[in-house]
Amino acid sequence: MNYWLLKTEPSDISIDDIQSVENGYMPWNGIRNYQARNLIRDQIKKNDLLLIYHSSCKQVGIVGIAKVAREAYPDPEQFNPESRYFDPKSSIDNFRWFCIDISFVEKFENIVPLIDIKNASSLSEMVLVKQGRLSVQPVTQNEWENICRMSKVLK
DNA sequence: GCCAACGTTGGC
DNA sequence: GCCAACGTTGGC
Repeated sequence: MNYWLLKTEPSDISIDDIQSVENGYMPWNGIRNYQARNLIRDQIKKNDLLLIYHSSCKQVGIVGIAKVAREAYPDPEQFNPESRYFDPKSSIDNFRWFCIDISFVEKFENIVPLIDIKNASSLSEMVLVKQGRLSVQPVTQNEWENICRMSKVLK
């Protein structure tokens, strides 16, 4: 089993939205970056664990855990002209983009702020720190354990 | 295939 | 709102 990090803008989808979704899973679509696409298509497997990261908001950082409920399948939004994720260059028999389904696992009692991650020497190799703009990223087991530990430190 | 122009992400 | 970093587009 592997670990990953997913970025989301909480004004769009937050950890609370993931927690309260009705049928127990939600599609994670709108990934429109080839590096991220290749990860979800080729490497992300059912039951892999996901750190959920809130970006572009007041408190940026890691807020909880989700898991993969369904492996990569064609993102239906790319075919929908009404969608913000519509891709006019995609057709049913020649498409580009994939999505996965995720389900809620846990909301951290304390957010793990980006600044703390940047300041933690054990996390200096995290993709989150080294490469700014990637919405789906691999996380090592060691990084995973450190993040989970940091989430339990009382503020 | 190069690369300039442009667009997007995302922290601050 | 600024701007650095990076991805994409398109002319040549």
